[in-house]
Amino acid sequence: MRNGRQNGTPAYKKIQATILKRVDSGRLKPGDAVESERELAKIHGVSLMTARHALSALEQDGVVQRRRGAGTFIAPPKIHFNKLMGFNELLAGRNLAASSKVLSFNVVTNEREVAARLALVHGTPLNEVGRLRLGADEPFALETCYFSAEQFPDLTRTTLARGSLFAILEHDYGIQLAYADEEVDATAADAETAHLLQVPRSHPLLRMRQVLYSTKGKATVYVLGLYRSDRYNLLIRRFR
Amino acid sequence: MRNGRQNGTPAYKKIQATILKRVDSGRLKPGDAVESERELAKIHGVSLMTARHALSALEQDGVVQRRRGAGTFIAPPKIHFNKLMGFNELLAGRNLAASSKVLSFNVVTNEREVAARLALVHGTPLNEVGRLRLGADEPFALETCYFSAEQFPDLTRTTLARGSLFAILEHDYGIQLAYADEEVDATAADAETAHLLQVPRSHPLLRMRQVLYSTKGKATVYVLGLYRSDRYNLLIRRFR
DNA sequence: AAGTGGTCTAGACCACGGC
DNA sequence: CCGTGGTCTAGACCACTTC
Repeated sequence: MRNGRQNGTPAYKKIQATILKRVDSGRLKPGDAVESERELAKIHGVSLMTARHALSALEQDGVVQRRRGAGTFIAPPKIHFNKLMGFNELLAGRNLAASSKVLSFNVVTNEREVAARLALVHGTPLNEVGRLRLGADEPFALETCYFSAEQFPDLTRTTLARGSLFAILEHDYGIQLAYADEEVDATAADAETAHLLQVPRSHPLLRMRQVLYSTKGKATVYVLGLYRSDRYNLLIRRFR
Repeated sequence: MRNGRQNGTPAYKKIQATILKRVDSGRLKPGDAVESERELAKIHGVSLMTARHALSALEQDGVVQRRRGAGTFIAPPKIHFNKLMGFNELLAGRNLAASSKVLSFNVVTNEREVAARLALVHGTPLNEVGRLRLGADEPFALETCYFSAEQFPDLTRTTLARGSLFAILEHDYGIQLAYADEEVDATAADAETAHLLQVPRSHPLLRMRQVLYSTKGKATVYVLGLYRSDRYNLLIRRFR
């Protein structure tokens, strides 16, 4: 029997698309039943195995839940836990206007610890960018990020002032970030930090050291962040 | 063609078992090739789709990686990030001897915030257990945990002094924990906390509020923890 | 060119759920 | 009971990788 697919899209993906469209448009809500395997097979003129594949894969993606003897139902909305987000994204999620002020932009060669975390030989020139992060014009955090000066030659102070580092990496350099390893502890504000963040000296701050990895698994950026814990806290979901 | 399976185990699971056994025993190492779909089908006397199902499901579980045109290979060992661990487990991973001292054990009815987080009506009696957590006999953390007094009637002070809360919940009450939502920020030690943790007053501490959920999705335990950030820090992996 | 995984067919029987 | 998802067959063609 001939395939019948006009373009290059597999039949099972087309079936998924018809379901996903209804979910996105709100016509299908969590708990609603989806057509059964047999119905989908008949509607789309495919075999049972193909309709089944479409539903099974959607279940793997967390879009639907299948119950033997009962049917296939839209899954509860999936919440993104432990999602790696840039500062702008983060504040956008809280409906706050994010802005940044570049405080410093230097080339450093003597940050042994940072170079090691980025898997670079000691002495490799690194761009060091200090930024004050503001939400609704109130200071939120102080972030210092490091990345190879050679790998990102045109990343200047003005470029960084414009937009988010995440966006610049992804659009200007074609580097997609995949994940970040983070180390979190608490520390006390020193005089300069206290002044910049407008908190009393010795005020407790959340300190986060991040190594951002690209989709190719390469350590790309190191970020040291100090966060006002009255304005920012970390939400994590951990699994057993 | 008849099915041929003697017992209730599906053929595809048997095929998976033969592969998993070799992985566990070390005969198959990461990067090693697994038999192709066609080989597996011939060996086990099943159809191609069944052999394929066995491999596809193993790929979903992260055991193997499949590359079109190349073959199926054992995946690199998966590392458990963001793994929910009790204090004892945590320190065991760092080769430190964990111990605990129960500081208080009360029944409280007036913790509106906690009751809400556990999805209980305000006024429900809660056991409140304060524990000092030690690693190698040095104070690490101060943890106060809350759980329904009615749901865990026999959980006494002495029971808790014996072992880990995780173990007690799982073995004595048959409650498997599935995940925890955590909220992390920084705070300064008050006089009592400073004394117990043996740090100066106003010393920065990592504060973590955890809601532990059972496999049935029920909020079961609430934990408020204060951690000496010189001895303990949080390691997280976040994904894009 | 040979082998691999990716998609697909047109059926089948089974186990389970809800009515 | 009937409809659901779960497993399975014995093939087929395609797209891709490796040699």
